[in-house]
Amino acid sequence: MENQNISDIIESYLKQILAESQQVEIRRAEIASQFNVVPSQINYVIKTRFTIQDGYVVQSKRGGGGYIRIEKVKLLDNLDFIDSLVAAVGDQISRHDSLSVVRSLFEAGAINRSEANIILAAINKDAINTGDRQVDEQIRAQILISILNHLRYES
Amino acid sequence: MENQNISDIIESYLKQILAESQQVEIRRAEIASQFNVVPSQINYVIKTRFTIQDGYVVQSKRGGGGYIRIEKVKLLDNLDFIDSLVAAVGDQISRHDSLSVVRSLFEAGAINRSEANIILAAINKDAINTGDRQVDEQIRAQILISILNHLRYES
DNA sequence: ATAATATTAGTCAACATTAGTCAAGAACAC
DNA sequence: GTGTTCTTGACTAATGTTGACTAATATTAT
Repeated sequence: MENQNISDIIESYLKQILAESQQVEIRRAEIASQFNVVPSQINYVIKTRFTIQDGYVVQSKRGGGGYIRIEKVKLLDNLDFIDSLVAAVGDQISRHDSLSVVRSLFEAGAINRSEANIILAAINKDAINTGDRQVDEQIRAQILISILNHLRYES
Repeated sequence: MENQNISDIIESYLKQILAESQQVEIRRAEIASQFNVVPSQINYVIKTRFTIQDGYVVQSKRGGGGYIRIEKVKLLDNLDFIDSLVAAVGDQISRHDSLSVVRSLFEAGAINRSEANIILAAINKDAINTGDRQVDEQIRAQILISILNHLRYES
């Protein structure tokens, strides 16, 4: 309690609002000024304390009228399962192995058949083909992880 | 909630009319004056928020009695709907424009909400981020086209 | 008819206003 | 001392706003 750094204090401030509201929308510069820190510190706080694993989804817009919006989402009860698939995907994944991941999701009931087919269309050879096999495997991994993270919560 | 920019406000105004009417016809200078902006801002709003990917067709006429007419088009009436989206995607596509494509698919009934969200997860910034923007836009285009082709034969 | 003028909308580039990234250094925990 | 976390700011990117200039069309004068 005593030795809270400024990031912790900003985190508490935002979570206090989120305790009463489903979401909070801020202007980055305004909050930074309010707590007397540089604007990019707000990004740091969000990146380290409002992740999808914590149950938050963050959206933002630049330019005039820009904002950062943090939304509290309802996490599903398949988190351990998703974690294990994220670990299995890793930094890169072959096409063959990625099929297993999609099949696991389908068999677990996390996605239905047509959702599975869309994911397969997104990661097949037509979709990802840079000419460098390793790059392709990295991109495929990132896409799968992004989708897996999406499947963590109710939307 | 708080600080909407004027472009968003003008967009809302026009879409409110379009919610009750198939089309809206305006005089550029009149709307600009009504919202206290320069006339060219109306062009900006239309160019960024009423594209064909969004499901709108815009016609205009200059000179005396000139107008800008925005018409909401029913995409499903067009049998070449998927073809037109494939053409709109092209060799590369920005994240912003790709959102419009997915929204069009949803509004046309080609995909449901959870399918749309999966596609968005597959093409967002976390998923596709090689460090080279042009490469990212090319990959995003290939993924979208792969999905569009899948949807073509699915339905 | 034709030319001149008036009345609209379109384009484009400069500038303004936001947020994001990244890497260096400081502070902290062990 | 070493490794992690926090803090900072320079640089980048996305989006919005403005106005000078251009283009198209209609109206009026000859």
